[in-house]
Formats: sequence, C-alpha cells, structure tokens
Amino acid sequence: MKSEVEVLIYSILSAIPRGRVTSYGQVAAFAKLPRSARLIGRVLRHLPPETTLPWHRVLRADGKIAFPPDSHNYRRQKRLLEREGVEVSRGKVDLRIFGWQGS
DNA sequence: GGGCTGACTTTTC
DNA sequence: AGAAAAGCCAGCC
Repeated sequence: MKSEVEVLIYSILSAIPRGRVTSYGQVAAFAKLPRSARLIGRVLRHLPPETTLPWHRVLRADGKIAFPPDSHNYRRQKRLLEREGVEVSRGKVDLRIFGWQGS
C-alpha cells in the first residue's frame, strides 16, 4: 500500500531529465515538504531494485553520492550516471547540472 | 511511548 | 577543504 508522499515522490523523480541531477533536499522542497530530505532517502530505500525510476539522479546537496565509495550501491549509481553522460569524479558531480525544469 | 537510526542539510571550526 | 555538531523527520523497535 503506497502512501501519498511516495506517489508524489515517484512522480517528481520521473520528471528529472536525463543528464541532470538533483538533491534529496531539492526533491523534498519540490514536494512541498521542506526539512524532509531524509524522507526522500527513506522512500528510495524501499524502492525495488528493478525499478525503472531514475533514483540515481538524486545526490546529496554537495554533489556527492550518498553511499560510501566502496559500497556496491555507490558503484551502481556511478555507473548509471556515467551511462547518461554525467561525469562523477571523486564521488562528486558538477554542481552546475543540479536542478531541472528550465533554470 | 521514548530512544535510536539514517540514500540529509547547514553552520561552524 | 574536511570534519564535527546540531537540526530535522519518520519509521522501527
């Protein structure tokens, strides 16, 4: 049974275009849930591994991947990002590609 | 119910 | 630039 916020977050995620990224806090703010960045992470956590949602386009506010660099998830996210042309150097992406919808 | 935990963020050293 | 600290908010014992 999916809650309202889950569905809302899903729709926001799917709206992030290829080659762009955003942060947990940004998604939260966009969902009208300020101060709830951790909520986003919690929702993504329960996402099935075979999801088609672009969860990998969500990074921390400083542009770094939210996983420890030696973890499996870290490598998976990095691979997915680079597959769509996003450069990840030293665990970080260029902050200029943050945000979406114009700007 | 109270305390702990974390796919977070911001401020302060 | 990197680390520590404090804020934040739900879910889970």
